[in-house]
Amino acid sequence: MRYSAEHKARTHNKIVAEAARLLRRDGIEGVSVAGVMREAGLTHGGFYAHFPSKDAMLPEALEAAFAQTLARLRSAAAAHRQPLQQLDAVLAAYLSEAHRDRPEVGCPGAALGPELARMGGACEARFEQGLEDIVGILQPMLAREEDAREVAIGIMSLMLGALVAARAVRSKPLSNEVLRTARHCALRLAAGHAAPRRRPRGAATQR
Amino acid sequence: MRYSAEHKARTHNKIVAEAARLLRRDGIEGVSVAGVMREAGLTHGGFYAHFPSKDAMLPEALEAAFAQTLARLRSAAAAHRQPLQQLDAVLAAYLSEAHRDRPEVGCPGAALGPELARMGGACEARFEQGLEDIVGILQPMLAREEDAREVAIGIMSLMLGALVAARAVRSKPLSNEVLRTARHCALRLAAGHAAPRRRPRGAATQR
DNA sequence: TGTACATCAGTGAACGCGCGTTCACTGATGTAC
DNA sequence: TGTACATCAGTGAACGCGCGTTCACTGATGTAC
Repeated sequence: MRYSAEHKARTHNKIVAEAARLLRRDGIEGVSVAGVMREAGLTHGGFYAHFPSKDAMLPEALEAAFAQTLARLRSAAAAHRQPLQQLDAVLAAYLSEAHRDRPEVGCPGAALGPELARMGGACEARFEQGLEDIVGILQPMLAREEDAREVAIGIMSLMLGALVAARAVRSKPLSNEVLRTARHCALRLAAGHAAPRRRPRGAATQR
Repeated sequence: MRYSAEHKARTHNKIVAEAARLLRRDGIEGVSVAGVMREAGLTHGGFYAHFPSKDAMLPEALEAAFAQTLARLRSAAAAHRQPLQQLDAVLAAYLSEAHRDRPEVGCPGAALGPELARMGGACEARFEQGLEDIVGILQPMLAREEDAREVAIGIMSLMLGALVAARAVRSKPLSNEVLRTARHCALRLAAGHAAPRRRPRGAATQR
């Protein structure tokens, strides 16, 4: 069954894509080589024509997962021109019920967080880079340049923590409250405006 | 080797304590029955005199881990009388370098987060309860009663996300920046004061 | 253009290994007399 | 108080199982002539 280089690349990408999906759904330990290959429509032995080991594949799958999430955040921002509207769009995308309910296609940082930090090596490095990438997306949306990076780091942390927390809360209304509240808090950090009025929803007044 | 009921209880607690430690260090899948028993100074077979299965022990270990963290946060708060000083003490404890560097004795939410959400059942329920407990600690420290719970949820999410992020960042200075920034942001959310002046460090002015 | 050959992605049985769990056994200690 | 017995926490060999990985093999397709 010799195939063209293009066919091999397509198979390779299919394996990586399925791994990226299962990884976020089941965790790093929850993913097996056989499971990934089954999902990709192949048998387990063929895996080693593409990767020297399971561990060697993980960073690639993680890369694909982060790329997917970052692309989504960037496209959410691209729909707007005003920085604080862009920020709110990013928050709405990240802190959405859809994102909470479908971790398998969402942010790997929120789906795998501590596991990645424990892995060390390329996985941890990619996690760190992913967090930096999110900060890099947020930073230009923040008005006060002198502390934009600080606020971006705060908002990124808030997004990450809120999504993890929202996924842990079984009650839908309560979980939604976590998502909504985090979004409000992030906007307040960004706007840097005065004491919280009653329900600062849509508090996206620039400066 | 028949022992008193008190001896059995002590052994039981020792097993749970070691499990709670290894759980946070290595993750749920990273912990083995044999490993826990070895750390407790016993052999693996004896485990089943205390628990019907590994899964049955996990919620108990998680409970112990949360109790340890919550006690530490409460005692940090108890050293102060002013609400915003209490809040800052809790933030300082949670977002400390010591907490970041020793996950095995720290918050299980930050050490295991997404894994717990994936477990379902008693583990997920205990995770949810742990988050509620943290919110319950923070809430009375917040001045404006009408949105204290919302702000507490935001700060809890920020704490959780920042600790996970700080652990993923290998560069010490950068990691410290994440911790410091999250603390500043949390205080700003709590104080609800005006636009960020240059470096709102120690911005704990009440109301 | 047609033919023989080499390639190598993919197959599936087999491997060693660590895991959770079981079980026959041990022996120090609580209890009944 | 002393003695015989029952208990059961703890031991360690053994189990089946799923895992990552290996390997002899297959056969469709690219390449050399």
